[in-house]
Amino acid sequence: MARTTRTLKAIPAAAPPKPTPAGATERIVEAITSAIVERRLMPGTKLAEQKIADIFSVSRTLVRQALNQLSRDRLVTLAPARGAFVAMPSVDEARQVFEVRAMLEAALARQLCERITNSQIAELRDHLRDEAAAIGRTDVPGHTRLLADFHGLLARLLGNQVLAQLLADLLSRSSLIALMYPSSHSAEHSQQEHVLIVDALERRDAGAAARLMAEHIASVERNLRLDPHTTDLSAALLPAG
Amino acid sequence: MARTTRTLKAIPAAAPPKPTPAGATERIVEAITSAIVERRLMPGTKLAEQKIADIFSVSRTLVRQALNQLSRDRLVTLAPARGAFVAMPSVDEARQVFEVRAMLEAALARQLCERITNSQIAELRDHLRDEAAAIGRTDVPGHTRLLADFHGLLARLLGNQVLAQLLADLLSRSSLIALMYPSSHSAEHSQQEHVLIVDALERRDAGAAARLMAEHIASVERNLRLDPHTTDLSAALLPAG
DNA sequence: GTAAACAATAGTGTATACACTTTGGATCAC
DNA sequence: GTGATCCAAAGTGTATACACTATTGTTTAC
Repeated sequence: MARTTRTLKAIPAAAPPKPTPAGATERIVEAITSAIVERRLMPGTKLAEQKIADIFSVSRTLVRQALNQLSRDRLVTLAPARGAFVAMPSVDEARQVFEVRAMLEAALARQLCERITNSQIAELRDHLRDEAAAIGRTDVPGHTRLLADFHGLLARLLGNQVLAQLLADLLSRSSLIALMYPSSHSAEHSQQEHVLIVDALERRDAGAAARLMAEHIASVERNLRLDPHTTDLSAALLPAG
Repeated sequence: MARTTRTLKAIPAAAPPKPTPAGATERIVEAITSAIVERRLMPGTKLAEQKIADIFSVSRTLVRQALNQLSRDRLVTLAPARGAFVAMPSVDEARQVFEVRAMLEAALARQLCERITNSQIAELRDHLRDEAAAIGRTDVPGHTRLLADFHGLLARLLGNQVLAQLLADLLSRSSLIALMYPSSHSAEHSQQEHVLIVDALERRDAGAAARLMAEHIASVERNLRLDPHTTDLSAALLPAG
């Protein structure tokens, strides 16, 4: 009986447990992502395929794959027939990313209250300690990374990989946004809000945890300078009009 | 002064306003997505690159791009050196997708109460009418699509494209899940729940809208047969153990 | 001297070629 | 007859080649 072609062999449910010896494409994605998040590549920078290919000693084929992935993460924008550029998120996009984060993470905090274990709370306390330490020694790239990772850690603690992956994407986009629109939000302030959130989680106070999280994210957004970066050259070069 | 290469020319903020005359790659992505959602391709089906390339009269290059995009949407899984297959979401993944949807869409319903206009409510009423009509004439593919599109419509009404895009991905994954784990949830029941949600939105009752949405999604998930599809052959062939 | 048209260069978009891995079957040993 | 080994076919992974588009610098007309 003729049937549709199907496999009987087991199909790997997810990516194999490879820590980092990943394929060449992933290595390039990682490198560019890190470079963007760590401010070594500024928004608007052109990412020429051949140059990147030379750097990694691979062909343009793999570079194109990497750039395609990055464009789906919205870290680079592809301009047809013109090339790839480090993305320049608009003010609207920035607001929308933070709005979604507020929704998602408030719900995350609420859910977490019902499931979190004491050892997970200890894990969070450890993280808070690391944050404070990095801030204390004025390690700027370090504390920036740790403050963002706090949110990723919360997502992982819920045990929902789909959520964790989704939020990870939003966090890297947030990093790019923070890079374009400098923040007046002090690291100390953010860190203290993190402490308050963990306190609420420890009390299993779902309402407070959700509210504090929403306020924290709104606070981060409020402190972004969301105005420059006009795409209109004449407006930029003739400020007085 | 030597500086990093940057472009001064305006970079398109988003994709140009091309309705559907899109590139060949997007056409392939669309075709495969539709085929999966419309049950013309069953989970586990092998997607051989050359065969697809022949069908669309393009080279494997474009097919690979399309398959890579689809794998990021989790609609296909890539097995290294073995090829691409229509994804078979696990029970865990299914639960996680619905959990995220419940979080995100409950928050969406709550937010929507504060911003929705009367003309948008009319738009929703029109959609509900279409749903009821499709169910009335037992148009199964039609009402399946419309019931899913209700959720996408809500996201678009909020005016947050980031959220809309995110939710669109979750919705196509949900379609694939519903395809693997047959539902005992009647279309009429779902449609009535949609009506209740719109009623709450019209009353601007944020609490009720959020609660009804969360219950609706939980109800859809509860009615999925989330147990078969064991990857363990011996367990499958020797049910009594 | 200014501005438009043109040409050369650089870079992207797609196809094709080739190496290597996987897979199913046939052969051979026992 | 059963098992393992080897071989061939198919298919994926990467690199390279070529066509075409965009951009920049130059030339030419006025």
